Amino acid sequence: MRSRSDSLEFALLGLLSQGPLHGYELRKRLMAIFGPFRALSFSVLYPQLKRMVISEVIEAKEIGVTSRRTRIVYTITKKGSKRFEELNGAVTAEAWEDEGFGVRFAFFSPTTTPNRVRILEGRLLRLEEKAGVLRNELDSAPAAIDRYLEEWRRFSLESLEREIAWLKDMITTEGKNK
Amino acid sequence: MRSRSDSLEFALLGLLSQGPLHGYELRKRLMAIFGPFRALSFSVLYPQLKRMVISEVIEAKEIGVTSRRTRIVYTITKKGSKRFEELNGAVTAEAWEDEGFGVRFAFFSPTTTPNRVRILEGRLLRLEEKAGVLRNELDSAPAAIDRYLEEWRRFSLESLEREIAWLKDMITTEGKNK
DNA sequence: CACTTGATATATCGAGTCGATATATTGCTC
DNA sequence: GAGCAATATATCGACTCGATATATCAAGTG
Repeated sequence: MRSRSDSLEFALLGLLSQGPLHGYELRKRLMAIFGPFRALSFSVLYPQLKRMVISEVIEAKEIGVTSRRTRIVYTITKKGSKRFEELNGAVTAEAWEDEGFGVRFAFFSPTTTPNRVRILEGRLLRLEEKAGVLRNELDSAPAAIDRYLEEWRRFSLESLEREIAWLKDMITTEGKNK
Repeated sequence: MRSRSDSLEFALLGLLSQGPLHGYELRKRLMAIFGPFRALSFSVLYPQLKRMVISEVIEAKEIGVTSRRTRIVYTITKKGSKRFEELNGAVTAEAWEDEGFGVRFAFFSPTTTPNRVRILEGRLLRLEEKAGVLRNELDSAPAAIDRYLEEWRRFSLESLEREIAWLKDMITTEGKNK
């Protein structure tokens, strides 16, 4: 469950499904997807691409564009397309944890309504679990806890509840589209 | 700027300021502070304690409680207390990034109003920066962007704006306490 | 035109992190 | 008295992070 590297693989397969790209360009697009919430350095990207070449989900081809630094262009293989389909279908924890969810959301369009709903419901459950823990802590430790920490928890719980409400909305909307 | 290990060191110094504790107990208390938003494994905690023993901010003493597995009890040193004061005073990025902020908040009581305000304002600026990036992306990429990704960004921006409002409230409250 | 700055492009290093697992003791329950 | 959860410290391998190295090209500046 290396959730971070799993969600990166998912995003890379998703991008390469639309056509071959080289590392630097992949990074630009990934950072556009991640937004200001997640960094992506080359020391994470390049080893990941190497791993994916080894597991044969992508292929690397060095291209010497005239009078330009050599590029290594990556192409998705048949095995890779199958893997992407698999990941879309068999939804695991990676898809609803903080790191993976944003990425999954970015590739919601190419998948199906049942898959979208499965992911949304997975996250919903996960967040309700977290909210439960917070509610428990707020209820059971009345005076023992620090005033500021309590305030932070109250705010965190409220944030969770807002995301939960938003997820429920999204699920309802998906239901209508079916 | 190893923000993760920095915030862990801060929390450990904060806990040990209140009295000596052993590793397992430190972990329990840290997990109570972190809540459901951050995990803490022993493979992170024990090496961190070792590093802190080497830098002489804490001292380790093995205690053989009768008929109990050996415990290693950690005590804060003078150098450690000084370091904790220093960290409280000289507020750096670590204090307002996602990982550090919750921890700082948990140790708001032992510090001063000016320090609290400095941290709150640091986070405020950081979040406004993130919100700016999101607003930019939402404004400048109207049709090019995926519908779902856009929805996710809209929700993220709204969440940021709510935390910004909450921070402003907290700063105002601190101002009144002065 | 030489000069700097910034974007393009790939790559690696060392320190730190993560999840899993090892090992051993104690207390509780059945 | 066997099984199981909690207590307690520790390490492994794979992965992540921030910094840095190296090199090319375009655009602007004096």
